Order: sequence, then structure tokens, then C-alpha cells
Amino acid sequence: MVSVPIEVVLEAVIVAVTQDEPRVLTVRPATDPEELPGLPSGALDVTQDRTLDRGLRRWVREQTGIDVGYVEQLYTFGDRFRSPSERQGGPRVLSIAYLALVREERPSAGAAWQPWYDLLPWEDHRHGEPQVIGRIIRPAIDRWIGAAVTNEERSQRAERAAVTFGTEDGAWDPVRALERYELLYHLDLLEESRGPTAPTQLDGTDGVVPGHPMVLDHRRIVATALARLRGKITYRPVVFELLPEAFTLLALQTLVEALAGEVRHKQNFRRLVERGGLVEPTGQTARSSGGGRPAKLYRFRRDVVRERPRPGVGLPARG
Amino acid sequence: MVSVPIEVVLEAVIVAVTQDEPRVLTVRPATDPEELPGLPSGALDVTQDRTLDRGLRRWVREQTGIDVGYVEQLYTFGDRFRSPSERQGGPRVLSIAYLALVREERPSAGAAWQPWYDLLPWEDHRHGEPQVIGRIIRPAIDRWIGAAVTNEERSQRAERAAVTFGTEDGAWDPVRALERYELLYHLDLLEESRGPTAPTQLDGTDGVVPGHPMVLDHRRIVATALARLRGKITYRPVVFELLPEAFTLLALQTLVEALAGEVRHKQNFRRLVERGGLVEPTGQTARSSGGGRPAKLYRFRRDVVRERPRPGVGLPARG
DNA sequence: CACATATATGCTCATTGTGAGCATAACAAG
DNA sequence: CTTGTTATGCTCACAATGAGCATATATGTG
Repeated sequence: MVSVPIEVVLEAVIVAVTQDEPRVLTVRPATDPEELPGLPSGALDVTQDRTLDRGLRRWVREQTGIDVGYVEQLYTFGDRFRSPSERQGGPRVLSIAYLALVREERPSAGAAWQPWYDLLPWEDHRHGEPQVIGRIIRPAIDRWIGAAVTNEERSQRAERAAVTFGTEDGAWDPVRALERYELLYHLDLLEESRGPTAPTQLDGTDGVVPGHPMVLDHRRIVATALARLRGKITYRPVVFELLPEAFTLLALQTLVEALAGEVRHKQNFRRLVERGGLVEPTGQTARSSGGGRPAKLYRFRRDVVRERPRPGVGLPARG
Repeated sequence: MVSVPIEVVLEAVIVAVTQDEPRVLTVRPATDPEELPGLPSGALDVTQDRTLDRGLRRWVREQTGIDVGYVEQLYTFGDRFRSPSERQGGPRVLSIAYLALVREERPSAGAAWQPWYDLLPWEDHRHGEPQVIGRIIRPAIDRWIGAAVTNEERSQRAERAAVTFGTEDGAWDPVRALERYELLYHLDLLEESRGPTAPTQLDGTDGVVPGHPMVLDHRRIVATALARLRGKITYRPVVFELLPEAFTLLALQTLVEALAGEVRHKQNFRRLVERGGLVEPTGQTARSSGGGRPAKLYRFRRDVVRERPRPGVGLPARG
């Protein structure tokens, strides 16, 4: 078989949030049930797809049965050998990755929603710092810093560690998700950073950070999407793509917390979105679920984009 | 000649700031001196370039003689027919665009620094609103809004106009540069949005917004870079890539103003960068140039990235 | 029905950040 | 030494933010 030198693939990170968990749509290749799950993807059809994102929508529909609404280009990955088949004369694979947001639907067979904190467990700080960090990551980072030969190198490593995973006293930045993934990869703490040899145990006992791996570099792509989305919600009102028309402020808050991986101060959060003009009451009230005072329902106020330069639900603040 | 279906091209928007003007490096194709200037670019070498940005650096060096330092991927452009040759059976051209920052150097022959406000004149608000906006753009926008058929459509157009070009009372957001370019393109106010037929006059007398055009969609790519850079300087200390080791606060301020296309309040700007820990005094003093008290020299404080989550020179503020 | 429990919602207060402007300092040129 | 020019210091009003107390309105229980 003659191989073309280059192949262009469109990949989608499709995100929905249900039951307080952000989820990513994954597909299992039918060809090989043994293989790891991956992102919905497919080759660009040069003659059919007028634009890249149309091609993407087409593929997603075909593979998962889902029509995506909000779509934004993420990044183009093109390192050599990111597709192992390239070593056997396969083409250089270029992946143009997209981020898409949907309200969760049932996907067609073969596709499934994967909680993204199962993929990147160290990113969920809603219930305090995940144990992985203290038990596996920090020690590994410390060994790595200690192993630096020059002082120059040591301080560079210490800086990188502090910036990505924060210092002891805090300063965790949710947006640095990609940099964290890359450091873990560099430290060889991930399934995919190890060779195909050593079979690893997912409980982390052999020094591998737990978290479901994916095919190729798809977990890296998910980390890219996570970082981008966390950043974006702070200055653009994209969260509402993930919510129904009418919602309670608590629903909005838990959604933001789920994405950010951090909790916020309830009263201040309300103040932020209400007085910031992001939402307006519908006049309706949610039926109280369980106990407690029933919450008013709100809707997104589209006009906010006309009034304020960068409307979003501030992330950097700990709230 | 047999055409390959897809061609992957790397394009660079290389930015330097000299004499208070941001400039973009452009090359003039040697093959056809009649042709418009374009961005330095070249095909990805599948077997040589291990990563995309290495390929980019190689091409830039070969075409302009310049070694770029800071590089970041911008966007991948892949609309059908963005290369006109595609209509004659040429390949679909995919451009992976990068943003690079350098301290200005003399480029080799064939390359030249082009002031970016000559390319996008409506983006420079340092000396008040550019005349183009009042004389050509606003009237055209108003005609467009008026020409809407339904009320729904009219209000959507009005919103888009308000968000991109601001309302009468201000609210211009420097970061929306790409959205502005796209609106102008949509309104057919740009050279490249008109067919190859109508020869246009660059003074705008025939309704075309003045500003040097470039080959293909390269001006759009520059607008993308402008928007990205303006956003980035607000939360990452990238400006220092454009400055020498030691600099005065005025130099830093004029640089930021040049990029943002807006002026800031001098004393507040100093407070921001000094108390924000972005810079520290070197102890040296600049030789006073002309008149006035000589300024202290400062250097970038790298530690700031360790201390604050998002260090930058705040843009949204009018300063 | 009087509780306990669970949210929702209102409000205060200290602290910090931001926009604007006045005042003074340190140089060059005449 | 006076004027022009830029650098630098400082104040003040006001907005935004982080934290917490208090009250309102539901459900479910004896």
C-alpha cells in the first residue's frame, strides 16, 4: 500500500456536564475492541467539507449521532511520531482539535460519556487537594528537582513546579491544566509517557498517576480543552451553552465549580452574576427538590456582551 | 501536473516594535514582483521537521534570516478556496499560523517590516478614534443595520456592531480585532473581500477601508495575531520578549500602548507594574535623552510568575 | 402544629484594586 | 536662574472582592 505523506484529522473534545460532573464524549474503535477509547475524529474531506468545523460537525454526527452547537478550534497537533504507525512508514498525522459544548444527549452506540476527572484526576480540587498530588506527584516532583545537576537547573525546575502545581501555601491555577499534564508527562508519570513495554497498574502503586489513558495523545488534547475552557469561562459567557434555558443560580454555580475544579463562595457568586448583569430572573420558581427554600429561575442575559467588554464568571478568585 | 489533495503550510506573524510602532515581517514573493506582500511561510517538511514550530523556525530563518525566540501557535486556517488556485484543481491549502515575538533585527533582502497599523488602520486608537471609522466604517455599518429585513435580524446586526466597534459612548475592546476584521470583510469593505474585478482606490473614496492588503487571507491572519497578542499581554508577561534587558517604564508603557492601540494613565501604569511585582529597578539610570528627568532602568522580574496566577499589564482598563 | 434541617437570599464590613488628578523632583536649553 | 520636559510620589473617591452573619421559605418529623 502506498502511503500519502500527510494525513489531516479533525478531533473533537465534546463536553457536557451532568450530575455535577464534566464529561467528554469518547468512542471505542470498532475495529479493535482491545484498544483504548479515543476522541471522535475523522479525516478532512477535501472536496466535501467547505470549512474545517463543518467537517468536524459531520464526523461527530456520523460517529456519535450528536449535533454539536458551540464549537471552537483548540490547537493543531503535529509532532512527529505522535501516531506510532508513522514509524512503520505511515503518514505524518496532523490533528486539528476542536472544543465543543453540548447539553448532554444520549450518544449512539459505540460512544460514551467519560467523566473528565477520571481522565485527569489531579485536576479536581472541589473536595480539597486530590490525594494523588500528595502521594505521588509531589514526591516525584521533589525527586526531580533534587536530581538537577546545576543550581540554575534546580531553580528552573522549582519554578516550573511552583507555577504548575502551586506552592505549599496554595496558588493553584485551574487554567494551567495543560502545563500540569505536560510536566507529568515529562516526569514519566503517565501511562502514555512510558514505553509500550512496562505494563502499569492503575492504582498508582508503581508510580504512575491514576487516570484512564486514551489512544495516542488524546489525553493531552483533553487537557488542552480543559485549560482552554477554564480560561474562557472567565471572560466569555460560554457556560450557558451547557445549561438549559432556565436554571437556578445553584445549578450555574455547581456547573462553574465542576469546570473550574474549585469551589466558590455562594453569596459572592450570586452577587457576581446577578449584579454583573449576566443573568435575569424569569419570574418562575423551581420546584423545591427535597428540602430548602425553592430557588428562583434565571436565564442568560444576552445583552451583557453589549455592555461589558469581557463578561464571564471570574475564575482566578477563590470565591 | 498531478496535484496532491492537501498541502500544509506554516505561516508566521513575526512581531517587533520599534519607534513606537508594532511591525510585522513580510516577504515579497520573488517569483512575481507584482504580487502583494505576504507572511513568511513554507510547507511542512514531513521528514525533517520534528515538530510544527521547528518547521516554522526553519522557514523563517531561511526566508528572512531571523531566528525567532518566543513562538506560539495561533490558528489553523483551512476554508475551501482560501487559495484561489484550488479552483483550478490545486490542492486544498491548510495554513497553521504562528505568532512570534522578536526584538527587531534587520531582515535579509526580500523581507521587510510592515507597520501593522498600516495593515489595519482602524485598530490604532492612541490618538483618538481613527478617521476611517467615522468616515467609512460607521456609515457602512449603519446602512447594513438599516438594510436588515426582519426586526430580529436588525437587532442581531446592531448587537454585532456594538460588540465589535463599540457603541457611541465608547466600550471599544482592543481584543476584538479579529471580529472587527471579519465584520469589515463581511461588509465588503476590504480589498480582499471584493472580487478580483473592481480595482479599488486606497484612499477609501470608493468605500473601501484604507489599509495595505496582503496575499490570500494573510491580513486576516495578522488580525488574528493582533487580537491574540492584545489578549495575552493582559495575563502573561510576554511584552518583555519585545524589550531589551533593561528598559525605562516609559518604554514599557509606550510599547504596551502601541500593542493595545490605546493610551494609558502614566502614574497608574507605573503603579500597576511596580507594585504588581512585574519589574524591579536595576539601579541604573537611563541617560536623559533630550530634556527631562532621567528615568530609572528596570528589568523584568521573572519571579512574578511564581507569585501571581496571571501576571500581565491589564488591558481592559482604560488607564 | 412546633420542630429540626436544608437551601435560598439579603446585607454588612474590611480590604484591595482602579481611575483620575495634583504636586514635586531632576534634568536640558536658553 | 527661568522655562520646558519628563520622572516620580502621593491622595482621594469609588468599584470590586473575600468573608461571614442573619433571615426567609421550603420539607419532613414527632
